[in-house]
Amino acid sequence: METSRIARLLDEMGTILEIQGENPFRCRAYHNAAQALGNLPEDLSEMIADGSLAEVPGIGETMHAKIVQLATTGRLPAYDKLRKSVPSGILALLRVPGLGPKKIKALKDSLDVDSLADLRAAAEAGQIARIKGFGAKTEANILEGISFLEKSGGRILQHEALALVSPIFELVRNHPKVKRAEICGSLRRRAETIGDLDILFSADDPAPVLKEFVGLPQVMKVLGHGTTKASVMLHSLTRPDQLVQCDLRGVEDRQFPFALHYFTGSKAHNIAMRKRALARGLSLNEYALSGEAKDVPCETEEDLFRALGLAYIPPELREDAGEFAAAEEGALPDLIALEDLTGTFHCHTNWSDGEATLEEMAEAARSMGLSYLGIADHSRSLRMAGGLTVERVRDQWAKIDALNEKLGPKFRVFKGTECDILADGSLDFPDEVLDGFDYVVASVHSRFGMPRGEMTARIIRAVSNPRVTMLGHPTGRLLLSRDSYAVDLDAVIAAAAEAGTMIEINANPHRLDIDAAHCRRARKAGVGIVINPDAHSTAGLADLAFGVGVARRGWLSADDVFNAASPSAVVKDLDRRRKSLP
DNA sequence: GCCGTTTTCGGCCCGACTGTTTTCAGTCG
Repeated sequence: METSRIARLLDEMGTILEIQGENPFRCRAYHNAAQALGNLPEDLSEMIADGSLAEVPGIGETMHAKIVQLATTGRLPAYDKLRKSVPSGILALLRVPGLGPKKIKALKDSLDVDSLADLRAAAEAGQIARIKGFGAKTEANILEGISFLEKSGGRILQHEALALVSPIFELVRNHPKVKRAEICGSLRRRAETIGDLDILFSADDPAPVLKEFVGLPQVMKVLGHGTTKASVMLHSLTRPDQLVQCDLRGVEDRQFPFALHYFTGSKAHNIAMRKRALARGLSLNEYALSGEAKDVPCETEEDLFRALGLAYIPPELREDAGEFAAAEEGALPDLIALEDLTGTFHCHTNWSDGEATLEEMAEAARSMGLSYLGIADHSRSLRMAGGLTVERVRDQWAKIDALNEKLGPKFRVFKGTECDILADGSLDFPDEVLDGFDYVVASVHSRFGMPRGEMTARIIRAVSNPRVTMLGHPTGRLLLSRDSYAVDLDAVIAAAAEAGTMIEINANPHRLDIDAAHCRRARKAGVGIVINPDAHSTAGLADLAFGVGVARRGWLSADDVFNAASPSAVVKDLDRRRKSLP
């Protein structure tokens, strides 16, 4: 059994034990072991073979035995027994915001609630408010939480979609009969969340490729299987109760550009394209651009756009949100690419809640070809995340100075902080401490429930503070799991423009905050954008790619992004900001 | 269940916030 699946299984065991009221530390041991498996330095089977798995922190004797058993036999009786001990619908209840293991246990014990449907019925009947420890407010929150789940239901995040589709895509692309292949759909457009997975390929005879596809081990269910298309369900990698649809379509190679465009979408963009073709006496479908007499030949998508009088429209812009007018006038932006980034900011280390050392983070950034890295561990109020005291901040500065000395002139580590924005909009460090940083990310981590007016005033006060370089994850949302806090983001953007404070695109695939639409607005308002990974490990730096996706969907070119400027320009700008402080 | 050792037990990240209570449990990060 593959490592990620073992990790998921152990995690699930921990969760079930929580619901059963087990010793919380025993539950955590399962979650920790799952986490440890997700961050193994080497291949699991190798680590089992050479005994190094037993040395991994968080994996003791018992976990080691369970992991080995799962890895070698694919089964674990203890898991099967646990799984049988709770109704299958009960794990889904954990996704309701505000419901944890204890409340779920109480609901199960007193009302026999073991599914979302039961929960809703009980809440609507007013039964929940009568349980000891619950009340009217909790009942209302549960109903609200369920409706949020339904909005976000069935979709998955980009990184998970990629993890699911990539191995399948590689198999298809490298298949000897396949000529061209591409991932299509919302993933190609780099949408925030992904509904299903689409792979397109061309071949003289698609049937054998489709046959192999439906026989893949990760396929849980075959929905349909014909000669040009097959649909299957795959297990989500993170939610055992969720299935993800994956479609594979095969066309003849001459049809490929049309099919590629068609299956990439969006729907609104496709409708506009077809209208455009009709206006030119042509007709467009997924197989061809046809005239009355004959088809218009196209080798690539570029040809297709050209045939309709358009510059090539990158997939990220295909939303029928102004891209046609711009493509017609040759006014499409030269979109930023990952390679344009010269460095990045807002990265955590093991000084607060990150996993890697300062040096490991710097080394990882350097090996990605970046020229600088901004450290930003948490500030003192965020004790739960290991927020740094003033004393530790000064210690870290000394370590960063020494590290810069060691790394030499070609790479620079910036001293920064992810400084909490306190409830009144003031910052979590006094000015004399803030003055010692090269830059300051200001973020909200508390009092999410504030009324919109207060929250907006709070954040505006922070972005208007001359010591704040950039605003971190401006809305606090977690995709598919937590809504943004109530805030007037346009007012914040206006205030940031006024103060010359930058706004971050938080590239963590759970956040993507700010979103593409506000990116466009921020750019229009003249606000500098900075793409930050909010990395808590060296691997987290790779999330920058998702941030670039947001920037591209937000019509940004390299010129609009602070950390796509030359390293010397970045240093100069940070110096200028510090020297102009009152 | 893990881990370190004051070496086979006893602590395990921990404080703010919310909604429920009337002093605190549960959730979140």
